[in-house]
Amino acid sequence: MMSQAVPTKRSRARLSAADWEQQALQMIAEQGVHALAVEPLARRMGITKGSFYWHFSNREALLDQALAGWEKHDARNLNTALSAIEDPRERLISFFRRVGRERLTHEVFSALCMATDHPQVEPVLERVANRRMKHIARAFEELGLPSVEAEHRARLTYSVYLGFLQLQRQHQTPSLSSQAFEAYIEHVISTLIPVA
Amino acid sequence: MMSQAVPTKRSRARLSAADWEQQALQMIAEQGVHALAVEPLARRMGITKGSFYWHFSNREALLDQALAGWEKHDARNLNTALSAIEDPRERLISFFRRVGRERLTHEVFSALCMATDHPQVEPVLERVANRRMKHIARAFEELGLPSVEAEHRARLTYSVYLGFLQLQRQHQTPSLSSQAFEAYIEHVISTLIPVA
DNA sequence: AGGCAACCATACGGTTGAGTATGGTGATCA
DNA sequence: TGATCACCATACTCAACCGTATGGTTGCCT
Repeated sequence: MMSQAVPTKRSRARLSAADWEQQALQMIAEQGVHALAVEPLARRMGITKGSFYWHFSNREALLDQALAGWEKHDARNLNTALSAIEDPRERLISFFRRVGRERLTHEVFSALCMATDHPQVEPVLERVANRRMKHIARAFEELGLPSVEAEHRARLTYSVYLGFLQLQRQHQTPSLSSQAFEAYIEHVISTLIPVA
Repeated sequence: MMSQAVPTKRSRARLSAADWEQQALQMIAEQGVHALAVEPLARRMGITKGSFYWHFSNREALLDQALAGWEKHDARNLNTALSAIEDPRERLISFFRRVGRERLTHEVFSALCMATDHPQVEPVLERVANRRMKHIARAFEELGLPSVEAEHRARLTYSVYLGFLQLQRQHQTPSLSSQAFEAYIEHVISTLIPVA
């Protein structure tokens, strides 16, 4: 299980657990959590499910690993990309503009939001939301808002983000990198971010 | 089909198409759109699916009727409850406070938001969102915002609402009618609604 | 060379739900 | 009274998917 063995000169492409995880995230991004089924996944990878059950004990274990991998990636993103920006105002602006880049990660998140009722998904979303809101709240504090206000504004800001994703799923958002999108973003920034 | 016949003195409680629709919405509210299956629904109503297929041609038809009924109810709500308030500021505030009342209708909407990928659900959500945002935009115009600004602010406001629902699904929102909730609502109002 | 472990296929059983076919039952009305 | 319509039950077929059992193949290691 979980073979980390480096393939030396394999003739046939054998799959590692990491490959399964990657494909699983791909399927989640494309068709949602409920579509992550063992047999379709195996078909997609060109093998049968007999092999799947060698790598994982069941579907639940696969989903757990995929979710854990995604969450780790997301947390790392938060601590590198965003903490790198020193100006809190720029940091918040970059938070909004990040929609669109990091496509796969983002699409996975959007898919997870549509599966909050799933017992394995819910705790992940909870942790992620708390991490993100904490970061946002800190930025608002650095901008001079008192602690309680900053927390409220962070929740509000994160809600805007979540709502934007929802509208995006409904194809009701101006296409990213269009002029209308830029105008909207400007409005959001000027409304939510206090001038220094 | 679609019998509207008034039961005169039936000994056995026979079901009308409206009953099916009501129970369907109940199931959607409780367990989501995907859980609206024919056999579980029939079990819930104490009969077998043999009867279901007398009232409806298939599952799709049931979902269509339930969605249409819900959408109609929602549109009526918008035109009565909200248009009744003349002060645009109070109208917007009431928009936020309405979360929590109209429980079933609200829970159905939340469930629908988790099924945007469904081809029958998506157009409904699109129409509902447009109707609502139009109302909100009008209120902002009445408050003095120029047309384009009002539309942006309406989109922003509706996003906040959608995001709030998402957080509610994740059990990450202070319980309605608590003190923390009131404080948050106050913050949202003072941030989004311009002072007259 | 032979043996073990990693990886994969085949085949099976069980569950859930969609949709169909067909027959049963009660109320109503000619 | 008996025919008929409205409503419901029984009993299937079909498909998708989960999970298990079991045996086959490949490659590395001694």
